[in-house]
Amino acid sequence: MTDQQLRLLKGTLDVLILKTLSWGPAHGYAVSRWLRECSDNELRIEEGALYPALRRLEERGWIESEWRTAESGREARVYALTRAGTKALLSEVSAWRRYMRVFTRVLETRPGESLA
Amino acid sequence: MTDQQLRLLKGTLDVLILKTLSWGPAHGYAVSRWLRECSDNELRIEEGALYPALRRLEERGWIESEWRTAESGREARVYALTRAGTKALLSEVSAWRRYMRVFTRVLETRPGESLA
DNA sequence: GTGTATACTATAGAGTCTTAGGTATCAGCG
DNA sequence: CGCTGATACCTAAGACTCTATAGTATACAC
Repeated sequence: MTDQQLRLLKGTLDVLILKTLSWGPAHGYAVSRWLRECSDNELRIEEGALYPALRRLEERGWIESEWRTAESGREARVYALTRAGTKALLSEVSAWRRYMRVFTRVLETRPGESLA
Repeated sequence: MTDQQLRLLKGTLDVLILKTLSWGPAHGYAVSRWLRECSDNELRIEEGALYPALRRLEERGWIESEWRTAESGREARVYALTRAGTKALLSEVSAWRRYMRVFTRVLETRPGESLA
């Protein structure tokens, strides 16, 4: 019941989507739902952020989409990672780790360790 | 010689500044320099981001400023953390840790662990 | 047939960054 | 003395990504 939801940190959504799609093709709504579940309800992906992000990633050639009709008869645009997207995911993840490392270092540095 | 500089992640600058000022009062330029050094040259704080951020933090009452003349004769606006700022720093840092934890969890989850 | 979940689209607005310009002081150097 | 580089600050345009909100439409349960 952790319903205190985190705001998305600007710029992080793209990697999260790529990561989700690395499990296999999915449509937008499913990506959003998976991210919410995977984060224990802490991350809420607004649709106004999700769909533009998907289009953005497609423009970059990292994902590609196709309209499909589910067995239920519903239509949905299914996204899949491209080869370029797979590569991008790897480098994005490592960039994130690097940023978090630097960020954490600054937050943990004690005075005198580096300050003049 | 790690000159590959990281872009600032939008929203992270405020905490970084608060943290820097928790070592004691400093002027803007010094804050920027300290962050660069503390991050081993990986973080470059653009002035166009720095000064607006300082004003923003002051408007929120987290820091306060005063014009001072250094022994060199140069003038500089020196910023100091307020009591509210000290509290804000603590809660911001823990919010960041929380975000990083969630973010990392998503990036490390393997398929089947949570996906339907 | 009403509501809930699914599935996508679009727009207005806010907030934070990058880029790029500007001012001014001070120290060192030729 | 003028030049350069480091210090110190300010501002504006523009891009980008998010939130908030509203609208469309189908499927299914009650």
